[in-house]
Amino acid sequence: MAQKNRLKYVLLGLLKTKKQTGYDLAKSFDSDIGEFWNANHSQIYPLLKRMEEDKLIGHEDVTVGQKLQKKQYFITNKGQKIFYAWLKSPSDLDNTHDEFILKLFFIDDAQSPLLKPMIITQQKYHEEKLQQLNTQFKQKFSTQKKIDQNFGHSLVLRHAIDREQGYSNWLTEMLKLI
Amino acid sequence: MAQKNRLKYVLLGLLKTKKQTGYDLAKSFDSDIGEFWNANHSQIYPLLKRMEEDKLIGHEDVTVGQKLQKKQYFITNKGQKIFYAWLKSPSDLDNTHDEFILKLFFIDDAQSPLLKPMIITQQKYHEEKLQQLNTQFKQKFSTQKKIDQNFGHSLVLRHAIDREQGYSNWLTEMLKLI
DNA sequence: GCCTCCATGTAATCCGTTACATGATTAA
DNA sequence: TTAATCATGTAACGGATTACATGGAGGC
Repeated sequence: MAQKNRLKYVLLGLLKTKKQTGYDLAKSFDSDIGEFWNANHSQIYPLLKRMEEDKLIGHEDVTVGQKLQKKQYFITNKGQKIFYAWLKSPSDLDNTHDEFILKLFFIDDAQSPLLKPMIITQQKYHEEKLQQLNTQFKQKFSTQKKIDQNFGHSLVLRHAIDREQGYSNWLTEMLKLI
Repeated sequence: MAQKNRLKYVLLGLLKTKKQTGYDLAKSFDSDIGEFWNANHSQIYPLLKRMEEDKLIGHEDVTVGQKLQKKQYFITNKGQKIFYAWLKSPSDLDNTHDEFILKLFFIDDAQSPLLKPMIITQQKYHEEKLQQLNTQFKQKFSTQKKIDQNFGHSLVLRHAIDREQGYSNWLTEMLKLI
């Protein structure tokens, strides 16, 4: 055994809402869920095949135009079951792999000339991100109804915004310290 | 090519301070740096060997007791060079893999009975973590001198505390919402 | 006709985890 | 003497990234 294969549950979660092709699923990671999870099509297609062998999902072939065959995947009862079992199971937390933090750890000297430029670069990045997330929230959750119907998604996006804000504040504090 | 191999830089960073065995390096991840990076000895030993082939590090054999041979690794000039080059290079940020957040994303309904127990479990975890980090900070950085001599480390630990505090606050807010 | 996007796959490679395996030293 | 810790390795496997590869649909 090795690793977790949480991607399996992500795909089941996405298929829970509507049937989709592998291509559609892959696209979800470019927007939406991409904020906190990622996967490429080269990982998704083989996994879908294995999941179908395990009867967690099924597919129907759909013909588009003259020749193009696409596979509409859907979740099975068994798939639903293991998805909800996962939801209820305890969550373990990977440690974050933030390269900036890692570098910072190795700067022993408060007077190091490396510090300031590092912080400023990072700050720029996180401020852009923050703006982008705020825009996203306004677009996706413009009404209370939209929030109520995608409650978890809204909470998660709110969390991402909080996190970025916290990160920004911390960087600002650091600049004052040096 | 695949992936980043940042572990290489972590090991160089640790060896920059003092020469150490693979065993010592592996132990660093249990305390100290373990807060935001991890590695097992089974990954470390082969990597050290490769790094030595690349002349980033060297080692001297030390005999302990009658028979035990251990390898004291040290960083070379070349190793120092590529370490500082890495420090100065732009940092890219992996997206966090937080399983709780992932699950939350899939809870569409604000009235779902799953929500409350999930949040409470998570809250317990993060509050423990917060306490633990606070204790750690007090132990490691009891004087200003200690902070000044391990400035980056203190900033990073401060950040971890902020992050946990933010997470806790967010969870508390969520409980009010449901 | 051409470019963009849709759509599906495989191969190579590396990273990271778990498990297997062995033996020495040291302190209770 | 025995248990915990020090010390070093390999093997198997699964996850994730990058690159290679192919072809159809639809709009301009």
